[in-house]
Amino acid sequence: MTTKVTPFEGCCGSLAADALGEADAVELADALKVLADPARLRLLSMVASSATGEACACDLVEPLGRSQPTVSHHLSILVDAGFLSREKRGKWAWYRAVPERLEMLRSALQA
Amino acid sequence: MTTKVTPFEGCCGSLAADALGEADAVELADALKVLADPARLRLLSMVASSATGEACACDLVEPLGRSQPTVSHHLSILVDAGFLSREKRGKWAWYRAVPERLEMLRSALQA
DNA sequence: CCTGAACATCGATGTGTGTCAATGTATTGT
DNA sequence: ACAATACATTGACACACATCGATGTTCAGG
Repeated sequence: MTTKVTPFEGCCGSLAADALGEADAVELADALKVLADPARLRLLSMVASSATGEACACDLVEPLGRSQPTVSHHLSILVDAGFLSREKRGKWAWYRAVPERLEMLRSALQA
Repeated sequence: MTTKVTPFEGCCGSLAADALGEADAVELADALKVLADPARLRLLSMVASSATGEACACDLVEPLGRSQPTVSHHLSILVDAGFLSREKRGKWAWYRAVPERLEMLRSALQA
């Protein structure tokens, strides 16, 4: 039985509680790497701050100021990391934020 | 040499409140990049979890499993970004965590 | 002084990644 | 069927960065 839920402990001061092992550190670092990019931060922010709770990729390209392939690339990374969910409707791709994922990260950064 | 310390708004849901501008996104991303590395996460964790609240660099090299120059390099990055403070005592360098800095980051990641 | 220790800096290197143009794929409309 | 749109994938490239060995710098002891 592989416990595939909860990538890292979802509760209580991980950083200062005990010294992180290399494996846990790599895991946390990988999650942080996903957000450590201006384009992805803005995309996540745009989706999360949208009034309807979702956003179409077609409405994200121009305000981000980057090419369509680049936007698609970053959105895929955010989806793969669990920060966004994607739903294909017709020829459009709609994205929603996954707040629990962000909360997981925040709790892992607790001092 | 070009490393600049970064103050961003210390309060209230930045990510979902409004769409991040490019400048704010770069600033936040730069802070996240500092933590998005296993070696730096472990160093910060070791210092933060130390019983005395501080740690000597000489005690961090071996448990991290990386060379002395590499450890020194990462510690400098953490200090420059404000996550650690350094105090030179004799020939030793002592590091303390700066919890407020981590809290700033966590609040910026609020959904 | 001189030596050894602790730490920082330098130079080099391999790897990772953000970006775009070009192309591919799926879906809608005529 | 054909054309156009929305999005994903590929290939290529420039740049950033984590790492180490070698070297420089500062400090304590003898």
